[in-house]
Amino acid sequence: MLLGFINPAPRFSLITSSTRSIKSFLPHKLVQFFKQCTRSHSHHPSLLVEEEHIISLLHKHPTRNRYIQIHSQLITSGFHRRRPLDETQLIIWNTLIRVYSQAPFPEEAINLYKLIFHEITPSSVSYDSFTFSFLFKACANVQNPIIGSQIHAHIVKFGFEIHVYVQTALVNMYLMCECLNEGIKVFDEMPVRNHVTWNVVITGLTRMGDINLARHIFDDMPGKTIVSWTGIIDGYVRLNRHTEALSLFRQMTLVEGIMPTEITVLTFLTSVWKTGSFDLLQSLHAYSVRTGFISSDIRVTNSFIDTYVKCGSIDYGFELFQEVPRKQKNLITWTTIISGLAMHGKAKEAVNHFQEMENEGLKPNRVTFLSVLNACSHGGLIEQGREFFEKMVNVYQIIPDIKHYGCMIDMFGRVGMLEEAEKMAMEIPTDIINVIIWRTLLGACSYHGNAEMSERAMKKIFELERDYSGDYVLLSNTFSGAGRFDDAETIRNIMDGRNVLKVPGLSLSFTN
DNA sequence: CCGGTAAGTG
Repeated sequence: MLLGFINPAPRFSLITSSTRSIKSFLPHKLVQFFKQCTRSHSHHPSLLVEEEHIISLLHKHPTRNRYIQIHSQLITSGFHRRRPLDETQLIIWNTLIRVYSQAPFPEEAINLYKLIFHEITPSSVSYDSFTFSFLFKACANVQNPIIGSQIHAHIVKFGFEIHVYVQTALVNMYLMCECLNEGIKVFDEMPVRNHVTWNVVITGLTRMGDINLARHIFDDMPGKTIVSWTGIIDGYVRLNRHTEALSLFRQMTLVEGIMPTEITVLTFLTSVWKTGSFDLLQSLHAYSVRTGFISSDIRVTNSFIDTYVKCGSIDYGFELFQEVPRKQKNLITWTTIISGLAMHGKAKEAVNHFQEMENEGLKPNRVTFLSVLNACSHGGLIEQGREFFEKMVNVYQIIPDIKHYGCMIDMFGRVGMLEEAEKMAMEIPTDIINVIIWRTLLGACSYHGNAEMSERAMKKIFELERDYSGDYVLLSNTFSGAGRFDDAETIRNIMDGRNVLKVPGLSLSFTN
């Protein structure tokens, strides 16, 4: 049976049960349409006009709620039972399927497909290539290749298997569901391909980490587009193969004369900073100003600010930050600069920018708080750090995660406020506590020579992770530093007894 | 009056 294992119950009863309140949201003309629709059981000429109106509404009001409202009205008015389907109705259903196929509930598209189409015999007007393209998108988004392969069977049955758009969507679906063999098989057997088909394969393979096959197909591809180049460059970036990403980028721009888009820039900036290519950063920046990427896409601007900071130039980053008009700065813009200032030791300025951001009416989230707490920690701004932490919890009702705690403990620990640090560590819920916390405290104890607390921290570390050798060494050193050579000796013996290898160069700093 | 592809901005 067709899609038999999908929950067969129409899921819209919840929505239609509050039909009255939904109606009040609907545009006047749409309400009119539904009145006519429910009154007439036959096809009234004016209905067609109104159906076209629905289509225009589907375009004008692209919010998800709007679609759900329209959907529930269609169901309550019996629209889905009208047979045979004509082209206008099909467009309406396809539009709904397209909208549902995107996040956050793509399975709704499949439910709708089942509800509307499953009783229709192939001889009547029913599906078209659009329907199946959207459905494959939905399967890709729910990561369900089982349903996908069932619908694959449907396109064979209903004669869409050699439609380029449908097949491309099918290949994409298989690759996005990590069904490599199925995806490649369909691709190999396609009688007609276009550039999108190739791009789907290249990006699908890079997403799966198969850069060699992706590169092979990329090299074979006729008429590479910017999407192809971006896809393959992204593949290398994901695998941290930045030199190769750089060389492909150069080849693309210098040899092929293909210019990057916003997406290429966003992807590629990672490689720019990992390779420290400051010249390239500056020319990309100039290019992005010239093309308008910087002024039109805040994500690009944010990424440039961040890249400048990570390449060591807080000055350029800050300059760019200031060039962004107030109204365009979003939470990430602010978080980026706060974190950048913190990284460059400008704690006071980071704190000031946090406050400025609040004055702008933006609501900080956990990342913003982490950045500002980090600034306080590095800058020794204990009281402000404490205030921020409390504000986060009490005013913004953000539950601290392990990184926030770690930051606070680091902050207290650095200046020798070990009791405060330990107290905070003890308050961390057991389900999120990790060994890094106690190591941070242990590092602080070691630095400030508190042997008793070291013991307690060690005990916690023993509980959480018995074989981490660095802790033994630190504890041993701490005991030695405190004159407790016997204890230090004991620790060394424990280490020997456990065959613990001392791994040099492990940082105790808070990184994760 | 509907289609298929690229994304680490903190």
